[in-house]
Amino acid sequence: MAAPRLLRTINETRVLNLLLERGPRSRADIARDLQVTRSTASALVASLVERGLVLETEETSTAERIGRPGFVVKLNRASRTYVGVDIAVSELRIVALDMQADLIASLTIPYTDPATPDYVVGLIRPGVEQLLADHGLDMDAVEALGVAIPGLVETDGLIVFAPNLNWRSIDIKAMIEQAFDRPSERPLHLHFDNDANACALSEGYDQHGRNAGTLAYFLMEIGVGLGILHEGQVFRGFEGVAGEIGHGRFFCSLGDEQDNAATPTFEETVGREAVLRLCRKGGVEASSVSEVVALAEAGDEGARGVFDVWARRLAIGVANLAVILNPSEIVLGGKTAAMFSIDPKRVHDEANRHLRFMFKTPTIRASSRGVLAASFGVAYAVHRQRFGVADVHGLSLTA
Amino acid sequence: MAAPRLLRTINETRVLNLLLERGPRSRADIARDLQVTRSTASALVASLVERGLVLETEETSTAERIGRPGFVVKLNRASRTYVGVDIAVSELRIVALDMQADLIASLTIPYTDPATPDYVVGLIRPGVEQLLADHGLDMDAVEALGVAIPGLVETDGLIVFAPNLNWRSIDIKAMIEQAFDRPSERPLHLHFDNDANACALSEGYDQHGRNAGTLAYFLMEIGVGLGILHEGQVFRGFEGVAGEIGHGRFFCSLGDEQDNAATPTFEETVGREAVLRLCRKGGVEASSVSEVVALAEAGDEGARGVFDVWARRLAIGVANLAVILNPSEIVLGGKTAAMFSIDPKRVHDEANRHLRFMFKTPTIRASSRGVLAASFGVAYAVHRQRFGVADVHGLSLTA
DNA sequence: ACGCGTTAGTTCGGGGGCTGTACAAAGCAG
DNA sequence: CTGCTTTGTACAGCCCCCGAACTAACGCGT
Repeated sequence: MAAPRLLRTINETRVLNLLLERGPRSRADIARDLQVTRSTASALVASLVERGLVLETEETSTAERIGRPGFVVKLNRASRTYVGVDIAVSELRIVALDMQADLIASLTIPYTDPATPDYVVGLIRPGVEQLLADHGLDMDAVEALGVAIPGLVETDGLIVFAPNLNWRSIDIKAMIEQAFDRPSERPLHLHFDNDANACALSEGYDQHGRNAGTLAYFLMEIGVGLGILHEGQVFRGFEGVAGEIGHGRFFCSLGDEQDNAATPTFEETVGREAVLRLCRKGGVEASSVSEVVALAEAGDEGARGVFDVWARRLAIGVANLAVILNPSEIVLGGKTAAMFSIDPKRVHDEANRHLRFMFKTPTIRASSRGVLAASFGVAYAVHRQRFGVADVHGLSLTA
Repeated sequence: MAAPRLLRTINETRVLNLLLERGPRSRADIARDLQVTRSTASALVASLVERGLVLETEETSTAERIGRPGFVVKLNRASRTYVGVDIAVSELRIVALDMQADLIASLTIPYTDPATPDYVVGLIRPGVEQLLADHGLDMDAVEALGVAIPGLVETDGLIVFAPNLNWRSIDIKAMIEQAFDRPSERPLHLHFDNDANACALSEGYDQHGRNAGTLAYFLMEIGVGLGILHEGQVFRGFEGVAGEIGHGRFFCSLGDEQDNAATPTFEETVGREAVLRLCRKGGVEASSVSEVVALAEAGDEGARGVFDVWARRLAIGVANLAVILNPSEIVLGGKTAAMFSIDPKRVHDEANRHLRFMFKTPTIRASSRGVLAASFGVAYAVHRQRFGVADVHGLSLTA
């Protein structure tokens, strides 16, 4: 069989996506939007109502149309909860989204012990349960959980290497499955992703719709990670190692004798250590990026000079990325990215000097979700996965 | 309606794709492979046979299986023809593919007049007709035509700017439609793409199957273009300008005073002019890339030195691309890429010096289709488009 | 107030298309 | 030759969409 009820599944999913992306509406509107008859739209809504995913309201459609108004149906936001967990270097960040992918709760748990896999994974289930309990949510409504990892992780849950946690070859999926021990009839769907990819997804989230453009997210903490979104999908490359722009070399010498493998990488020129090194060199008394930002904003000349060099270097990386990927937006997130806010226009101008040949240069902006970007993004990823008709006998339907 | 016969269309397409990707087989095999019943497989084959797309053979399945052997069915290769046209700077290159995307004919037409849009487009229909006639093919079997352009072109046929042809804002789709004036019942489906993207697609073509990896194609002629393939799809970026790595700046200075917008671009360091400049500087008597290659292969020390510098520079671009995209393969094509063949290992080694942190570095190799890469790629693109159930009411099925 | 046109939602018959069972045909093994 | 296995077809059953018909609800003009 081509899936027991393939056509039905496709059409129900189309209804859900329509309500998600374009808002509540009447059955007749659904019929028009999906190009099905009103009878079919009614039948689809009826079975979704029966499954509890959709609610019929008393409200009639407000449209200024002639004729009998319809009864508006909408997503039952409380019927499903999607959880995202970001395993950061010093704390666990958990968010819960409702069926509309709206943020309903978040919780941050600092590590009090060394961040071993067992310790950190042990925090997840209690943390999720506490978060849900605090907001009157039920664990039963959680059908999927996403996990963001600061390192190389396969989407099915094998952490290959997470340098800042010093984790290697950890089968985190098995650990989490064991912690939650769900019955196999109603499994907890798990998804794993790199933190920069998750951050990129969090920005791609756009008014309950899919962002169809191309977006790049620089996650600047100690190092520099990069998440790439193309047509709403994460660009992973071969083996999922795409986005290692931190290892790019943009400061090579044209001289024949120079050993360019010894030239500094992008990360070594704009990462946290590079900023602090510039401070020491310029006599700026700062031991963290936020201090540099505070000094620069207070008008400190030295800190301002550090920013200028940093901005010029960053702009080269941004421009090189822009010529290769042509993203519509480049988003800067992470603690070191706070430097950007000192003078956004400066970074823009520097980058644009390298992009004069382009018709439209990308906009460069700060992350809109701050510290929760990764956990939100990975929760959003599972939300989207569960909403599409994924993988029906090899057919990849995402409507 | 969700397409008049959506399920049927999906399943017929699945049969066609199965026969394309995994070869001829019996109805019973089809049923197993597609997870449908034998009755359904029979019905699907029957309607495809009726439409002339599939042939039933006398041959029984050779499998060493017990029981009654089945009758093998296969694609009717001659039933459809897909044409690709590459508008190069000095000549038109045309290829024809059969229903299996196998190359059946090609033709190159040098321009004898200045390459104005009218002149060049005027060559297309006669060229295609001659090519088909020479190989006993019928224009009626051509259902789609793809066109590759050396410049920025929208996939629906507006050439924004093609610098080496000096074409701007040309609605080439309208011109070609007019030249072929097909009846609207049986339109000629047209597709347009950048030449580097088309080249990338030609390499992604892999044994009648979709190449699911990530591949980057450097098209090195006068400048350097780049085509990116991700999961078998062309990566276009926002506004289709992705792949302008030629404008990347990898030779910047860390010094605070330097104006990096004045540093040479990647194209200016490894493009044709750069090679010739290195020759002049090194006292190598060569006025074309092929002469440099010939000299180097004949053991000329100076030419060898030019190659060394070129290889070192190219490796930096290759490595920077590799860290951002993590492609499984990087393919070098175009006339200037002939330099690569002087010593492929050298380029590999140079690039890998920058990629020591990676588990698996990409393989770097020369283009496998030479001068026909772009025309083949764009023909392959239309073949794939016509084979999938594309865009059924917003459902994007590619199975 | 009252019809009338228009739109919403439901009901029901029709048909396309997949499933599952049944059966004849065609090979192989003993 | 007999039994076993597999192939391809036929037919009944069911799912699900469509289209037509019908009732309900609202605005507007008279």
